[in-house]
Amino acid sequence: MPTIEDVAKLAGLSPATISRVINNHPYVSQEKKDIVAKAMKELGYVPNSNAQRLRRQKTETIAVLIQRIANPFFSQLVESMDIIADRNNYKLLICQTNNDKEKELKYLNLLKTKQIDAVIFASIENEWSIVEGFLKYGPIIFCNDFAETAPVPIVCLDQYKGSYIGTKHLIDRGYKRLSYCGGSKATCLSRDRRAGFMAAVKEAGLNVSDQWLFKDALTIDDGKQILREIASMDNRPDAIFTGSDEVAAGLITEAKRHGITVPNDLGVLGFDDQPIAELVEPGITTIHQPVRKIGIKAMDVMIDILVSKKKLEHQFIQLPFHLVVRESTR
Amino acid sequence: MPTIEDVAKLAGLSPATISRVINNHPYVSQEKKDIVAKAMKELGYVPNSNAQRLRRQKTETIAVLIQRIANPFFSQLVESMDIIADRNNYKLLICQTNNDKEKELKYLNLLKTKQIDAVIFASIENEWSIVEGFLKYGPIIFCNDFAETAPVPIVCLDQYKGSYIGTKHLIDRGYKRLSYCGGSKATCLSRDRRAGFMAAVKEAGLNVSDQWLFKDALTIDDGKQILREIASMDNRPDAIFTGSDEVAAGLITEAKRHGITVPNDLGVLGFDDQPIAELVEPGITTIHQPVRKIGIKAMDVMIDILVSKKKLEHQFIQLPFHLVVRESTR
DNA sequence: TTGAAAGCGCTAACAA
DNA sequence: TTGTTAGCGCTTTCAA
Repeated sequence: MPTIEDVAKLAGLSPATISRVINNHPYVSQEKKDIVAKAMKELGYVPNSNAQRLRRQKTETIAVLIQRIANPFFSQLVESMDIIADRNNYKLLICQTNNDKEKELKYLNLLKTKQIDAVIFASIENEWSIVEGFLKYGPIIFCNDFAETAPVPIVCLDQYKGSYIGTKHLIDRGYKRLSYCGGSKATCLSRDRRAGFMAAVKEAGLNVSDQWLFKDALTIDDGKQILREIASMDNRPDAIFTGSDEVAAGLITEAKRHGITVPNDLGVLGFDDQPIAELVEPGITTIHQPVRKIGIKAMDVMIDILVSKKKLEHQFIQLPFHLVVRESTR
Repeated sequence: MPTIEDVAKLAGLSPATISRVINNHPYVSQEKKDIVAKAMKELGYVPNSNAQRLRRQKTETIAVLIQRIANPFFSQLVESMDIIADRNNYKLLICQTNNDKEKELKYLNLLKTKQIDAVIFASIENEWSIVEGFLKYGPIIFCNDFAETAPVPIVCLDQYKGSYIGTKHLIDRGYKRLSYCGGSKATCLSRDRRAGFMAAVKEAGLNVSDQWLFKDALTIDDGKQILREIASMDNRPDAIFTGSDEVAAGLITEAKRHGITVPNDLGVLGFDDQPIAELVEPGITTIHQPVRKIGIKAMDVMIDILVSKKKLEHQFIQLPFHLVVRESTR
């Protein structure tokens, strides 16, 4: 592998001048530029990134922390982020935490070891008090889920309003015995979403049996499982608010096997508006999240921080979202 | 940020000894080990990866080239690879080429610039003759799609057999007017898959109208579009072989709108066996690909190459797959 | 506009 | 078992 020194020798110039050409510094004569370009080409020279990184103390790499890449929400989010990052010559390091606090810390450590310049949390496992300490090694922002007290930019949706609107829809359609599936973690996202549901329920003067509150529902299989539980109840809910279209799809599929008719016996509300929502039958009434927009916005914010070196400050950027009515609710 | 030198000073030892402790070298007394550990902890020291990489000429990072992470096939593949990589202390750099030759080359260049140690192609855009030149910068293997003549390990499925089995199934169920959707690229995967289809068709003495051959079908929307084309034909096929469950799902959904009954008016065969296959109605008869197994196997092969520094050689590792019969075929 | 030289933080050959 | 030292390949200050 040729080094900058080899190029310098071949060009009859100093390494410094070669470096200037590589980095587009001003004050290099066109003549030398040409000579250098020729020499680089002849040798097939490419700068060694690790040497550059060591010297510059920058990696041009941003880590994105997510739960699982196979979750369509995250894969779409990451895809949109990648487009913006790439356009600005940043690379994305996709970090799957799998709901594991240790793994999250391991990834955060990349900031310390200078393997990444910054971190975007799209899901978070540890308490902010633990994450906080990493702020001195590089910028951190949130996107989607977040830690409320963090003094950093947060790009998200108004989960409270979202689930309020969805729940209100169920109530308006005459459902009275509402069930709720949420995540397991005590994150802001889960909390707000649940609060929105509860607010709408309370406002309508409805009662929610504890039996109808489900936790840890994320996948298609979780949805199926929940339906089986519902089927075995004496006191069944007549509608269910889920945290994702996958769960809703699982519920709908399994409902058919149990002779439960959606939307009449059971109204089902999804979340996300994934492609799957319009493929199952009945189509899933769901709360549309502008996934890609969140990804793009978050990456824009991060690039801006990195480029303009501006200080982090607490800031809430909330994007709008809306209800998509299909056939899984009356 | 403390450096190895700071630790050395605090511990009253040389940087070399600190380095030995970091890297678990033999011939360090337990006593010194303890002193060093204490000093590192006190300073909150972490080795600078870029310095290590520059010195060692290794990054412990493997690039995986895929089309799009939002494609469930690829996101599952990547997820399974990541588990194995992580277990061996390798990081994965996910590179979305978006079917763009230039982007692929850009990512390959990371090999030259020492930002990655190796490359796994899960989809390929450029000719092997172009990629070949990068072999001298690090190991390259294929997984899923591949370049046949490449003298490197290839982990894949027998696409020919797969589509043959699927097509045979359609024929056995009495379908006689078969349509085919394939990818657009002239890759080995596309070619073999098509050849398997053609072989089964020919064997059965059936005729395939050119009108029934579709290209570039990848997404749900592509499936819908194709169904619309079929609906407008005078001479309709009675079954269709698709390249993915997404396309199949699009076809099925759109068929309902056009009063075409699946599986009676039109048999639909998917590919992959994604979760979606059992959620749509009718469920999709499909060719199951052991995605995760491919990912795990490919990563095992790569890690082995990297660890044992063995030379690359042409080797075909084919994994089995099978037909899953649901309701989209008679 | 160019060059000399120091040093980013680490590892490993060699010496002790 | 430990230390000294020479780089890995690059950028940047300072001087010319």
